[in-house]
Amino acid sequence: MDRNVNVDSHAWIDPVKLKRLSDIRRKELRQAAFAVLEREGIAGATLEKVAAQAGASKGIVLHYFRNKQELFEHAMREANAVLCNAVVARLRRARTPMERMDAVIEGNFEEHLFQPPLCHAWLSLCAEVPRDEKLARIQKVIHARMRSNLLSGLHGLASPRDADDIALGVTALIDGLWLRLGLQPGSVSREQAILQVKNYVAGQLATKEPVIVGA
Amino acid sequence: MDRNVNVDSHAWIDPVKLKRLSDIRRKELRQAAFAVLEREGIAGATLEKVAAQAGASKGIVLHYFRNKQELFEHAMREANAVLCNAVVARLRRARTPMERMDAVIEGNFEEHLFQPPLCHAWLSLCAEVPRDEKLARIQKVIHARMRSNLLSGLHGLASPRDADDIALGVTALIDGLWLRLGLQPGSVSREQAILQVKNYVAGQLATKEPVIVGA
DNA sequence: TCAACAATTGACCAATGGGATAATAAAATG
DNA sequence: CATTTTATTATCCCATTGGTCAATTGTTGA
Repeated sequence: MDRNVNVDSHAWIDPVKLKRLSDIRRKELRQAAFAVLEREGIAGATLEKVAAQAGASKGIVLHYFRNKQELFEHAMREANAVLCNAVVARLRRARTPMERMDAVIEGNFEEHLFQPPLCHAWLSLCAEVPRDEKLARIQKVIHARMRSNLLSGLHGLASPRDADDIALGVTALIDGLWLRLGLQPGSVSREQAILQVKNYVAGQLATKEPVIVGA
Repeated sequence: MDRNVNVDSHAWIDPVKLKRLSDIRRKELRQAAFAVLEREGIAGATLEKVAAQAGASKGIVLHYFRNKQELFEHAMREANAVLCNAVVARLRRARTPMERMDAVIEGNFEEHLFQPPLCHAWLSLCAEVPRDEKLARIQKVIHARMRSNLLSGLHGLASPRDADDIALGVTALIDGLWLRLGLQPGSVSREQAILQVKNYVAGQLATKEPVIVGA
């Protein structure tokens, strides 16, 4: 199934990451899958369209992925990785708890990511979560990481209990703003979205009982 | 197309609402459609399954609806109406601005509505919005009403500008919490959700500049 | 150069989907 | 009662889909 043979073959495109040709194709294909998802939604996403998008034949798609499900599961992983990297990159440059919060918030609304098409594809995948165990697991991981990122900042700003509440609120608010973007493109700008979440955090921190910072 | 003839025929089941037989069937069918959507998602929702769910033949479905699209558009309208009624009912009993806010909030998380299956169907429909002009319009109306309901309460509590911001935040937060329910059933309870939104409102009202009430 | 192997394609298949149609049953109407 | 509508079903059609398979074409490596 997985071609585990000659793991360390020739250094081709990216010697650092030791990509095998098969890995490259797989990446192309799941990106193509995602692109199709953006245009067609889950109902209209067919193997043939994915193949066309990747400039290949349908056969090749099933050569690299056991079946349609697996393909789109990988597509979701890919999309998540991108989103996640945006956050992590900013998180690395953050020094104070508040900066960590902002990193998460701003990372989630990065200019080139916070776009309707991406949101549409995302929505389609989310809609399948209840019927796809794997998708559910991926989704769970994503959420857990998001939460953990938030808590890393919040623990310096609020009591553990409050931090939990706020983290939930922030994730929900972010998701809701994305949804808004998907349902009515243009109804919410990146800046508006960021402001919304930041205001939320500010409001919560002001309301909840303050903690002895650095305790 | 629409049988506009004998609009006021015999009083059958619901004399008040003047339901014709065709209206009853149509309602049955769009409810069946919604039920299928809950189980199968948009990708798995077929006319045959809808027919089966309604205990009828596939033919009958296309007898009452021009095509699949139209059927699901009506399903969305139906679902929305239910949600909306929950809010409106509570709204009628609200007397103060704050009570109006709570009415909207609590109505959106009513016990028998805030359930994963309903959320799943909802998600599937939302995912199709970008590709279905009609769905988009319905969605727009829904959001507008929600907003208006919120503003009717908020205008007594904050400046118009702030009210707009808060209304956006509340809708996004509500949507986000629903999404959470759909993606991880059980991860957020009705009570938690309500508390989250109320806290948000409280935090915002405390933070933004207060207004001269009744001015 | 030749064998082994990976990549890639195209043809094929059975199943299913949406939708059209015609035939039939059931009412409603005058 | 006869006729005109409406309700409902069964059948057919054709395009599409996910998936399999055998055949072809490089590539690699000894």
